[in-house]
Amino acid sequence: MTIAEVSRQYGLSQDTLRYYERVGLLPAVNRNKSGNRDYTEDNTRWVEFIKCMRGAGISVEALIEYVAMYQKGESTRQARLALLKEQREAMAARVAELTSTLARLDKKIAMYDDVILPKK
Amino acid sequence: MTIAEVSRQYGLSQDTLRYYERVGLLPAVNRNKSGNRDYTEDNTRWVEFIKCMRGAGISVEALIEYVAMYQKGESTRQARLALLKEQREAMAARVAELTSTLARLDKKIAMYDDVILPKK
DNA sequence: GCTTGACATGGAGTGAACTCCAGATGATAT
DNA sequence: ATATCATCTGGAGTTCACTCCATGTCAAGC
Repeated sequence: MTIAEVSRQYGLSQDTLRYYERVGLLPAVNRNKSGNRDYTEDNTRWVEFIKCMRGAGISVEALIEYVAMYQKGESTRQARLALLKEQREAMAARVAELTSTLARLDKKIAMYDDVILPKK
Repeated sequence: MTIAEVSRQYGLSQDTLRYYERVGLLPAVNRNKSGNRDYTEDNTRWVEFIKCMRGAGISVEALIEYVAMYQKGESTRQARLALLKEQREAMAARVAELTSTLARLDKKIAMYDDVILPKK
């Protein structure tokens, strides 16, 4: 798959795909004989995974660390799992925060008025 | 209340409080005779509200607009409500996205393994 | 052989949201 | 009076995560 195809398929710009690869957020992608990227299915699975995790707010830095550990193999399994659990907790906390603020906002909207009422 | 007290109470730095006020994200705060900020209860309610909304990811820009409309009075009620509803929808979408990614992450963790399995 | 188009690289630029800093001022403690 | 402290202002600096750009290469069509 070319970078244009991957870009279209996953909704990430070519620049972003190259950037992700450059900083180590995606494992290195194969090149064809003219030096252009040729994404394998394995590559695109990473793209999809990274896109999903970034979409949920996991930092580029954390994902770089995850990818780096993944590439070191089995010896990093525990550390990778720990990283995932940590991120999972942050994500759960975020969901809780958003959910509670959403409820507050719904209440505010239902009252069709502002939290801070003009004191007349 | 002094800026130091507000900062402590709401967990926002003094710089952030001044920044918020400067860009119009908080209505102007009263000053005492020596020119220092003296937050009223009304002021701190705004601080709390803004902190909460920012915490849920509503942009500074959108909140500035909301505050500006609020200060224009009743004539902006409809527009303010529309803004809130719009933000509510974005927030709900975000909760859905996070919830689904959280489920995926939980599954991944439960498998104690990676989505992309080494092909052996 | 030449143009066209996709892709490459390295590096600079961008936008959002703070965060930090220098220099000034006023109130308070010694 | 002097030193200390909190606060003030305007403006510059920082971080994150891209995004854009200039320049160069390669393969294919005319």
